[in-house]
Amino acid sequence: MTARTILIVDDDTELREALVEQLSLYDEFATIQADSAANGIALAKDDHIDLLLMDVGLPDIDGREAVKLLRKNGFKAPIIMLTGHDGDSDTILGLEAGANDYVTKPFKFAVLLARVRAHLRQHEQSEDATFAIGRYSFRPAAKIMQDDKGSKVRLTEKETSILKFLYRAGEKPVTRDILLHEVWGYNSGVTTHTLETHIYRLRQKIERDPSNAELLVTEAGGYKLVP
Amino acid sequence: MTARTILIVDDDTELREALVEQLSLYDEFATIQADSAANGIALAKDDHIDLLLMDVGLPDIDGREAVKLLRKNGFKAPIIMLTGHDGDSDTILGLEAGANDYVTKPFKFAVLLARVRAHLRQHEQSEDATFAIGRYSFRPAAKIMQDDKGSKVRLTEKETSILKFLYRAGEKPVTRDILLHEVWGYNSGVTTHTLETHIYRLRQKIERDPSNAELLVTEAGGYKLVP
DNA sequence: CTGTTTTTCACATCGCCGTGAGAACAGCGA
DNA sequence: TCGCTGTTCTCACGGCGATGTGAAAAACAG
Repeated sequence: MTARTILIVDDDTELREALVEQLSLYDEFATIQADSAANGIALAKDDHIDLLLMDVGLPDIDGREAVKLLRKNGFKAPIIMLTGHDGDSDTILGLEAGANDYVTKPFKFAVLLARVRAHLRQHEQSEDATFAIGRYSFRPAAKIMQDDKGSKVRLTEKETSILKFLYRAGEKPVTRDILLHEVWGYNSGVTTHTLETHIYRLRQKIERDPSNAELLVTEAGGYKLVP
Repeated sequence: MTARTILIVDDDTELREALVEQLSLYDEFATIQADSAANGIALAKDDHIDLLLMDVGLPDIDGREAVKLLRKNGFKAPIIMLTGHDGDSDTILGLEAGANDYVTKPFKFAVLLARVRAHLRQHEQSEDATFAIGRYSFRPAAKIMQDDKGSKVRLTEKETSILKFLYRAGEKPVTRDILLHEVWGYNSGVTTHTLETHIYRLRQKIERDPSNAELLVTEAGGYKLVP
């Protein structure tokens, strides 16, 4: 499992650092931080973010407005707002603005963690889920890989399935047989040679030097994805 | 917009009726109720449910166990749990069991409403979103329509897109031009005649009598879906 | 009755996919 | 080192389904 990147936006340095520290204990997470909405929005634009934790009460822009801005700019990852008091209207307006969830301070870290995991899990099978693979941004629902330069590679159905499954496996190599069964189903009468051909075609599309794979690598009787 | 069906499971009749009454004020919702987990699970099996509201403290089965059971049986719609006291472990264990959200009693109805809407919105573009169209259950991600008898109809890419968009429009007819732009994009060089052919093929697949459409009906210079 | 909308169906093309056949390569025992 | 074997890669071929279009029939509106 590749680490998911979480952006934390809060002007309270102490809380922010505490969150970073706690989350870093789990190697399923990587963190980035910002102390203002403006900085947070800038980071969200540049980097690939899997989930956003944001305080409602920020010095520069109101949290709800920031959410609206982000969504208008095409930010699709789940957003969890951290709110000071338990104000109902905060919750309602925030959710309507485009936030996915609210957690009231003070909160137990374990509660936040559970919600973070739940939202990541959900989002990863939504239509606008986007994964970072090498220099590409991979959108399964659109069957497209987009270069960091912006040039797009169109993928076929099978190619998308293969990449989806390899991504879920993270850095670990996946056996041909397993991959075969996951993509084609258990009684498909298709041999691993078919899979190999698909891998070949994928490499022609996405590797800089197809004869020298750097992203989609052969290893231990199977394939794996290199981030 | 077709009404979404919400199943409410709670042994507190007063609260249950109150929720039903409130939700019925909006014609975007239809409600079903059950006073025990067992009854709720039974209903969830038979009917098409878009969202489940469930009390944690039920007389027969614990709410969390009920959630686990439902998920194990393949229930995919979002589940919002209603919890009496604000117990952290309740929340965490509930989310891990497969619930999507928690709301603590007492709650303002407007808050619950906002969360219900947020979850419906999210779920409708997830991979296991399922829509009820006539006697069919339509799963866009799988590109399949399943009869109430269980027989499956495989759909093509374009057919799926067309149905997805028509469903979102609800009972209102959609102009050929709009549909064309939504499915093919704005500069595709394809005429409405192509769309008409796709509609023809769809009807061959899903209508009982293709020459006498009952589901995918022509109206006002466009098409609409009849529930 | 006439022009327009809508349906019906056949045809041609294109892309996806599975397979065959051979090349390249690595490992291993003699 | 040589030869054998199994794995992996490369590439071309053929089939099939999805899609767009043409042509004509049918339905409909005025």
